[in-house]
Amino acid sequence: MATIRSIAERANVSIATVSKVLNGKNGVKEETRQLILNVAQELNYRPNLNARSLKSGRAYTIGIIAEDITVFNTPDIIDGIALACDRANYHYILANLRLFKRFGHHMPDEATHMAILKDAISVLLSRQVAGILYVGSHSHVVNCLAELTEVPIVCAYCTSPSLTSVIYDDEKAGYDLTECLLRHGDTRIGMITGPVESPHSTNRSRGHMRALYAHSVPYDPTLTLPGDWERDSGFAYAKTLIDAGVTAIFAHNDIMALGVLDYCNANGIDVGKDLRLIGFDNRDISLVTRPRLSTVLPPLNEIGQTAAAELLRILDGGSQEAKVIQLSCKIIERESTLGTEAAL
Amino acid sequence: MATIRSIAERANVSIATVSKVLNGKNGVKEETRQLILNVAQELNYRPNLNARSLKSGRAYTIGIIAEDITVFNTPDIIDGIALACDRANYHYILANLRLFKRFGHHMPDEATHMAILKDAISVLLSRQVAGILYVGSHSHVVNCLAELTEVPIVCAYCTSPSLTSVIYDDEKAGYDLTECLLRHGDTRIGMITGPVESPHSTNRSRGHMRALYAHSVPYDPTLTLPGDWERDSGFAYAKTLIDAGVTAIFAHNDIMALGVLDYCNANGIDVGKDLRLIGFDNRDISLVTRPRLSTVLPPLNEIGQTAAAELLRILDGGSQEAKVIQLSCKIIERESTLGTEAAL
DNA sequence: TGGGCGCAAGTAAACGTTTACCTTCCTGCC
DNA sequence: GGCAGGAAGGTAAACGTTTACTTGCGCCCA
Repeated sequence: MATIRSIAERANVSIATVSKVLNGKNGVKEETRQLILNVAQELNYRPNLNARSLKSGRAYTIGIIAEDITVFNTPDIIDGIALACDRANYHYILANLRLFKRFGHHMPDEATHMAILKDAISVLLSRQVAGILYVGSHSHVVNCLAELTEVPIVCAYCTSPSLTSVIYDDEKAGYDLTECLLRHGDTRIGMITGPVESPHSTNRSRGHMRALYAHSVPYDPTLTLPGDWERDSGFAYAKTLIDAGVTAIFAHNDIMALGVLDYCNANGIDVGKDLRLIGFDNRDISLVTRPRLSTVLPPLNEIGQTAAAELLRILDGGSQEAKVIQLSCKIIERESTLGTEAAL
Repeated sequence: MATIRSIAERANVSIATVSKVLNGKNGVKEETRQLILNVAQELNYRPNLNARSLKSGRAYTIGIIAEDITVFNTPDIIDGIALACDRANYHYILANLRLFKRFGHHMPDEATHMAILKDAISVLLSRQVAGILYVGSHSHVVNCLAELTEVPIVCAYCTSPSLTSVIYDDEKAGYDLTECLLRHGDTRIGMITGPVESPHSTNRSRGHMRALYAHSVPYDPTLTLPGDWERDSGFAYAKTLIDAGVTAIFAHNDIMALGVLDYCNANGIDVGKDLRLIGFDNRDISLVTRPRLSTVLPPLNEIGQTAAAELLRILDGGSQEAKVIQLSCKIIERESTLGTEAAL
């Protein structure tokens, strides 16, 4: 491997001069500069980033901790982070916690989660990362560790009281989507939420209620039912809600919306005409259903980009004050709200 | 940050002794060893991996180059790699080429691809990775670069003449799946392949023909039609094949199978009874269709694990001889081949 | 003419480790 | 008593950089 020293020898200059050229500092004659660049090229020189980071203390590297890279929304967020890093000439090191792969949907107890996270942070800090991005939805644990960690942490896709976080705006999504249904003429709107303790659902519901209030439509709490994110709960509650006379259903994720669709298809209810249905997440499946499912697209890539930009800003000396940045979702209407003819 | 030196001072020993303890070498009294470990713990010491790698030349780090982390099968492969690395106490650095995000399905010309790849390799080598794992399906370019790169490269999910590669066995999948259909009693089997230049399709077709031959069923080439991986081509060819009297269709991916399903649903053909249909990839959507789609599950995680294990073996001094490791897919039968009642 | 200045280049120390080699000291044996 | 040998620990160089400081030199202006 070519080093700065071998270049210096070949070009008959000192290593300091080579270093200056390679780092774009001035104080070197153009002629010498060209000579050194040529020699470097010739020797196929590549700086040893480890050595550079060791000496200078600056590594231009951040760590990404992902709860589980195989969970459907994670890759897009990471892609956004990668994009922002590329733009800023930063590198990133990924640590994959494999939480879902290891524990399934039942997250491990807090102590285990904490231990796993601690390990990951340890490795990243050993690699001298300047900051950490946490990607996932279980942020409470991160919060506990934030004080112990000597580098700034930013959360993507979850919030944490003491950390800057970038998430999408659930309340606004709930509001917008409800307005959208109201425009369709629906006034009895059923909602199948996630588990009651999910802040996603709480916020979406709040937006829903605010929109109803803003349009002077009464809110009927019996039309809001707590699902468990799974298909069956959508199926089961579809009956309850339809029997209660709703003309539209907002399922808090696409999977439960699928369950609603199952029920309707099995009972001859024409979704898009007799009933409007909208899901959440814009998963692959939403394009495949019959009718195609209207849904809400969270700005995953932008969340990644923004979180990374925010971390880099802090690393650049910007204010560390914790804040929550909320990005807007996009409502994607398809046949399940527009009707079959209209959408084609 | 605590260093080996600060530990040495606090424990009143030399840095060499501390290093010995931290690296588990012997020649240190148990008493001293404990003292040092305690002090290290107390100071919350974390070794500086950059310094370690600089001095020792060993970084225990590999690089992963992924064509695009947002493509549906990539995260699982990377997860497998991460698992293998964790087990072997190796670290990995991810480089995401963002190829599909940037260029869509039309890959960039070879020169551009090469330039992007070269950049990524450069960065990884700068970080002193001991080896590289290439994850993606466009391997010809990697091959060109293999000689220029001073570290071993292993391909996951694609093959390259001069490199060790880990892929799934398309031919076997085609064979097994055809046998499965033959067992159902189908003798006229239609096939909608990918584009003719796709080796995936070529190999699956070969397996298909071999299975027919092995069971003395004549192969009718007019029943094999070249699709383009997209839904519409499945829809279009479904008509052709069904008119030609097939009783089963093997679409070379789930998306095209979806198109077939569209056609059948629109024309009152009972898939699972009048016609058996099987896709490929086990994408999320295959669980959602009506009827649920039978498909083939490629061993993505295992491919990642195996590729990583293979690279680590080479790094450990094992033979560098290029070989192709083929792992078996799993056939997942659902309603589209079993019929609606049987599968429930 | 000479002092001062600024440019170009070089010197050497340092970053946090690892490691080859050296020193001490103790034990045991002839 | 002398000495080999081994255990426990220390010394210092090196890895590939960056960087503060120094040197040398030509030029300008008083």
